[in-house]
Amino acid sequence: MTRPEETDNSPREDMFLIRRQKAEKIAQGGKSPYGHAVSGLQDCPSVKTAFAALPEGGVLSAKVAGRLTAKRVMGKSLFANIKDQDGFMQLYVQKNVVGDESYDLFKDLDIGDIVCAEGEMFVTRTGEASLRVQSFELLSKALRPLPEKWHGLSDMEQRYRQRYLDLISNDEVRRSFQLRSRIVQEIRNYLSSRGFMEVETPMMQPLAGGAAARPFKTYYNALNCTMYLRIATELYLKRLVVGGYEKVFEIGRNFRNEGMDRRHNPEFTVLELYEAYSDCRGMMALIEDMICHVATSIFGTLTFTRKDGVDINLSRPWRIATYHDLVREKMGADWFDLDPSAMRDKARALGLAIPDAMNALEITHEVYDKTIESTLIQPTFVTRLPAYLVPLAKRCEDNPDLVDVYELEINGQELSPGYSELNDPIEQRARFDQQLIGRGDIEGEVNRVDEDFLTALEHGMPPTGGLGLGIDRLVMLLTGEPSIRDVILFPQMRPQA
RNA sequence: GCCUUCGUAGCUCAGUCGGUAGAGCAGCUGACUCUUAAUCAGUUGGUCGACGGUUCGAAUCCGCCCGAGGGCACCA
Repeated sequence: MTRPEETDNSPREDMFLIRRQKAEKIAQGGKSPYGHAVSGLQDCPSVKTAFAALPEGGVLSAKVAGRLTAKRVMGKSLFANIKDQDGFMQLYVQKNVVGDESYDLFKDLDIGDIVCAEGEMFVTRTGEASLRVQSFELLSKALRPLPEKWHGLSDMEQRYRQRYLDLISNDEVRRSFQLRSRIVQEIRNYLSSRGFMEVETPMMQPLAGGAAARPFKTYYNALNCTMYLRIATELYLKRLVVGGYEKVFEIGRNFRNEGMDRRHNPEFTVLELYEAYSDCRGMMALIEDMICHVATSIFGTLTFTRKDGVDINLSRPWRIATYHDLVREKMGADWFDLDPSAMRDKARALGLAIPDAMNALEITHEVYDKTIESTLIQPTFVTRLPAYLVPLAKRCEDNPDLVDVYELEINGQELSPGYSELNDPIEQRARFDQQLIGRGDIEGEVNRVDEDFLTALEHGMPPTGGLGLGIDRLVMLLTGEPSIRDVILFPQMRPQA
């Protein structure tokens, strides 16, 4: 190879130019450095398995393709590794087998190039099943170098911005996302085998309902109006229950215009499902069974170990604790008998910032939020929440101040909420109105009442159980990844200048 | 938005007290027909995130900006 004559000799361009020249040289030799479809390919692990099953001396021809990840040249023969989606294969290329011209061509290939190779399997002196290459073809010339082979890519920013490099060089990352796909698939299998119908509802909505979060705003030219990216699927799925579909679910993206951190990405994936004639208890049984089913069928276990060594045990039955009992456990049996100022003092003694304006309900919730939720590592259904927190749920029959809901906490995070859904349209309107009182109208966006949804309820919705499940957080739990960015292929990043 | 740590070759990382910018891998040249982080010899490659300041002199100290990690805040 001659040195490039170009004046720009920054190293990146240097390598880029050398590789481009190699590609041009191949093109001049009458071959394309960017090939076409290949038929008859086998994946590397299957070839190795089939070869291992042969009796000694058995002959197996194979054709594999993948990215060149290592090359060890020893004069007139060389070893190389290629990696395909499922595994890798060692290639053995000999000058006297492929011919001088072909051999030099292979010698000139770079780490990162995509090739296919055909030959017969054999076992090397050191016992590795390998492919003795009879012919090969360059399918795609890589003009840029891959990250270092041994340490891989560890720069977080580059891992997220150029996820493809992360996937090429870090096998654990590749595995995590394969597991994510299987988890979602298994949830679909589970639900459809129980008669649930998968549906799709609008992501662009004229008002973002079903939760209280700041929405992303966009503009629809043809209708000359502002639209919002959905923050929840709830109100549309309930319209379908009104419409007579008794078991529906949706797995899709929600968007919330809020901060991002280890547990939050502005777009995140959620399962929501509704089952007519069921309730909160039906939902608890369902979510417990579904998560255990997914865990055992994909991981073969109900015990998961976090990266910091803490075990999470999903064995049934899961703990059920009322919101009030948990607060009493933390703050004393007399907590709910205290007057607000005594509550305030006690909460402040824990280091919480409690403004004077907070009432007893709010102080209690601040205590729960800041000091209790994160301690619920093992699966816990928190039940009977204060009604003011959950305007879309039915009140408990024995106590109108509480709603008949659960919040499933695992690993210190809310993984899944479930409700006995409120199906009384008059009360629903009142609860919406109540919610508006005292809440600042955030840019006029959040607090408008979805009249169309109320109209649907007025047509009659059967008693219904519903639940949501944060898919990203479930995947974090099952794969042990501590950051949501490691279970989302392309996490949100600030655009580069 | 706030606090904090970080940003050095394509990648992984050193860089002492402010005194000419370093290694390994990758690349390039050569040797080598059973290697596997191949080996051996030689060798190219740097706007030290950007800008400004202090200084005889800045990767190093100061300021500001950009980007990332962690924490906080926001998040029915």
